[in-house]
Amino acid sequence: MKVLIIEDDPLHRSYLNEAIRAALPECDGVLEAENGNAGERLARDLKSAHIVMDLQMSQRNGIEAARTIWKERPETRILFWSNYSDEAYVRGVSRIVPVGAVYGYVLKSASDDRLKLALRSIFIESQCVIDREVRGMQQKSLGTVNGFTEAEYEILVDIALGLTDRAIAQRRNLSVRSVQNRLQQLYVKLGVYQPLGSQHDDGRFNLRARAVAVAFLRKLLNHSALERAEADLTAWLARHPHD
Amino acid sequence: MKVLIIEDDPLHRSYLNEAIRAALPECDGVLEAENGNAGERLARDLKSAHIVMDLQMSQRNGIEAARTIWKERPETRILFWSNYSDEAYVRGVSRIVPVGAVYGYVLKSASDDRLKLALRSIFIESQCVIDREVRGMQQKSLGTVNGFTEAEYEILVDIALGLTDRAIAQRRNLSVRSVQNRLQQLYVKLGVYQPLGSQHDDGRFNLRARAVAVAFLRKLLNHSALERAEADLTAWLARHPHD
DNA sequence: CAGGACCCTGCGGGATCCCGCAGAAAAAAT
DNA sequence: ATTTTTTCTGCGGGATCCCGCAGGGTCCTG
Repeated sequence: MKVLIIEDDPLHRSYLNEAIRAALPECDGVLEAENGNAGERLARDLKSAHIVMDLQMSQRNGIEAARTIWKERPETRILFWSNYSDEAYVRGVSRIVPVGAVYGYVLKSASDDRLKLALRSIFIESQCVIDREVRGMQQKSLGTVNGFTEAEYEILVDIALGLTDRAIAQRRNLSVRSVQNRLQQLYVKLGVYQPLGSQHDDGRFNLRARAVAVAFLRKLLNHSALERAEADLTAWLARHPHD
Repeated sequence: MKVLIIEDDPLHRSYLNEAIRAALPECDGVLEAENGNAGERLARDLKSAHIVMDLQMSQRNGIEAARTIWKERPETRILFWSNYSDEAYVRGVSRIVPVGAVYGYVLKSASDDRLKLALRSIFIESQCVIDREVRGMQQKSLGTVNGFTEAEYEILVDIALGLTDRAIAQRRNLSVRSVQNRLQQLYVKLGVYQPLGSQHDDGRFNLRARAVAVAFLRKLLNHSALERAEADLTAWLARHPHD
């Protein structure tokens, strides 16, 4: 059994290396990669390696790397070891995990023991391990209360990218009016909408821009999510040349 | 001489601690704080301590902490030790450094030796040390080419927060039209403006929202900058109750 | 099958945004 | 002091956004 570490911080890398050797004495080899690209390559070479990776790397972000790795070998077990439990990350991960796959998500702030336990649970016991905090985020993200539909999240991303109503309509195969309906829903859920009665804030905020702002502040969006979305968008733009 | 570490990652904290003891044998005490608040408190107690801190901490971000520390004791020497050289961070730092203050900005990716050298330069030789990469960012940020005026940056932040033209005008003591002029400048500099001739992208983008998007993608804005701006905004809103 | 809950759609109007045009005021240069 | 450059400002119009209203689908549920 081999384990592959994908993590750009050298300190964290060596800490992980040590932790893995201590927690998994039956493992006979720990590889390291310092960014997503190198990680993907190594994963391709080493058929059947377990993986521990960071989200948020500069070269190629963890979610993208995980997606391509899982696309090539869906049974790969991946432990995400991240600083944050941003809703954007949690949603990004649960969006790409294949059905029935074994994976984990533990925070870097977790104790030594929790990390080692997670390592054993995932790689030996074939059991998913999600940190309490992350799990909480997941529920909030998927629950109906204060939770966002896929449609709502989609349109949030679209306006964050700066698309017009018309462009969104084209992209999502909707009428302009439907796009605006979804926007309205979004504004309500983000608490950005003021229902004419209370005029005390009236006119201060541009709803569209404000929605993006609060989404960022609530970490519903973050840099890497935006980057991914931008990449998707340019791909789509290339396929759909100026009508 | 005492040194205060403000850093939320325990691994990095202990690494820093070791590096400081090695580089500064004349130092007789290394304190640690794991977030901005605790750091400020310790800095207040320990009159005349040198400080090494991370930007980007969850509790209270480094720039805010540095600002209050410098406000109370402007001659404090601070070494910022950060993962990133986002333009938002660089600008944020250079915005708050007092005139004549001694400070440094080195990246975590720098070598051991560079860090130790920087420690000695700042705390012993009273010499500023800015990483090459950061310096480059600084120049790009301040140079006329592709550089943003204070006014332009200000309005960028305002639309990122979701303010209306009218609200911005009130806040900055301008007419609405002037606000729109500045916006136009901003759009040009961000490369978001399409001059009617080339209609091939025409209508796809909402300029205002798009500007915010590319600002985020270029790291001209980031989460902590937005958070600071939001705090300033709510303070201002409290002072200016709905006219 | 009738009723309801949901989403999509077109219409229309008021508010906002984007911006060219042109004069006034301020700042910088000569 | 005069010219030049920059910035601020009002006006006006076209495009876009925000959203209430009303009709038409789909999918359940009784």
